Amino acid sequence: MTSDDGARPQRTDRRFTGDPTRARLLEAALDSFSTKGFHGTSTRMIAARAGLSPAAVYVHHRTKEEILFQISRDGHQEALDVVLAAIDSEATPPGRLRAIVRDFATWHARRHTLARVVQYEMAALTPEHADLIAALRRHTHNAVRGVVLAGIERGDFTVRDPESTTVALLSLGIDVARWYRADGAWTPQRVGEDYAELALRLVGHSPGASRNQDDEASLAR
Amino acid sequence: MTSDDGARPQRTDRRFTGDPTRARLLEAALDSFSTKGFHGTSTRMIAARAGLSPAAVYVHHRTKEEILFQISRDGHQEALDVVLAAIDSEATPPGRLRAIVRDFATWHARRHTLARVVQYEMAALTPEHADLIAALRRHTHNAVRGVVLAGIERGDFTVRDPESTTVALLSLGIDVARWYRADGAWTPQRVGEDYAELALRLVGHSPGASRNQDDEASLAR
DNA sequence: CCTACCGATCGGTAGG
DNA sequence: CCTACCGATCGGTAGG
Repeated sequence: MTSDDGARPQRTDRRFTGDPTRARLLEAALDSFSTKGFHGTSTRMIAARAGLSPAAVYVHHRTKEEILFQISRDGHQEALDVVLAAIDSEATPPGRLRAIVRDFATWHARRHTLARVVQYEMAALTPEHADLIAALRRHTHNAVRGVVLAGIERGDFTVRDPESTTVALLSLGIDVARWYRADGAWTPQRVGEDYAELALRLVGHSPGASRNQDDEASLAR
Repeated sequence: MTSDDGARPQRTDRRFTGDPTRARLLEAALDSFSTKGFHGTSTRMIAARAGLSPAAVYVHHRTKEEILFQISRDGHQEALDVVLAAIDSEATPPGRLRAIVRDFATWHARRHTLARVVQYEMAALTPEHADLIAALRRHTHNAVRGVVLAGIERGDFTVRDPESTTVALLSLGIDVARWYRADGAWTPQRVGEDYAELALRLVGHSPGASRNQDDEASLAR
């Protein structure tokens, strides 16, 4: 075992930075948006959960929607960063796809509170904010599709339709936000490992069947 | 071509039955719940969309939550019926799994308005209603898991973990409700066919590799 | 199935 | 960052 892999305990999640009171309000809003939804959450509930008066919300944020936007943008950026870092961590399409799906699914489990707001509260954004979020989502989608296409090009993957396969790969991770429970039997890492295996099956990758020998290095663990 | 398969045009979806005014209210509620969510929908919006006065909602329904429950229960029952009918339509685990995922994904695309309420508005139900819905969901889950386990038993499927594989198979269909757009490039049938192929990959089914020759009958199309 | 209305709560602001 | 308050809207009901 190396010193910094595998069985390390749950790392501290990166939370909202900057002014602590502002961060407490964002945390309170995140918790409530995640379980009750944006429209099921009042600004008074957010304030109360942060231990402040109802009006304190408007000291730090102009509107309730702007709070949602901050949370959604940060969350989308985190998810995108996870995918880009996974791609950078490996050299071949099979290695990259495995890392993407493992880390994307793990992120949706570990950060399921945030991920639920990210994936299921987009309809409450203003059109302008929705456009900014949509750009981040396209970036993530295109990054995954690029790896799928590269794997097909190299003969690593056997895929009938790259578009529906890309959607399916993303769906596996995204839907984790819906069903994952912190008190359930599965750790985020376990979900990630299982889903990474399933991802390689989805793209028809059988180790040793590709044209490129250097795949094996990225598959060894 | 046989007379009643394949290219038949979109069939008329089964809608709410019984009293027409009541059905109009349920349709109006469904449309609004689907795009704005339960908490983002007022009873006045429902009434207006049905062409009635605000109080008319309470002629046919006791509370707003009861409207959601009716829609959610009917929708969950439809989805369960789709899965059970798919199982009945085939004799072998590979045939059954293909039919399940094809029809489950097709249903989530064709009925994406209803499916969004079914999959994403459960948190707004009363605890009693949530329990009834949970039983329908367990029934669906267990039916799919049974086919996965039967396929493993027969040697048709090679699966590392039946539980996470079952969750993944259901996730593929459920997440269709989130991303499917009626004005997009894909027909519900196309989504279903693509996803059925992916499902057999997920369970490690390679035609001809199983111990049972009669699989081929269910795979021929 | 309608008009008219109930108390409660909403997002947001004035003023300090 | 608080108290106090604004008009608007909410789910639901009385009475016909």
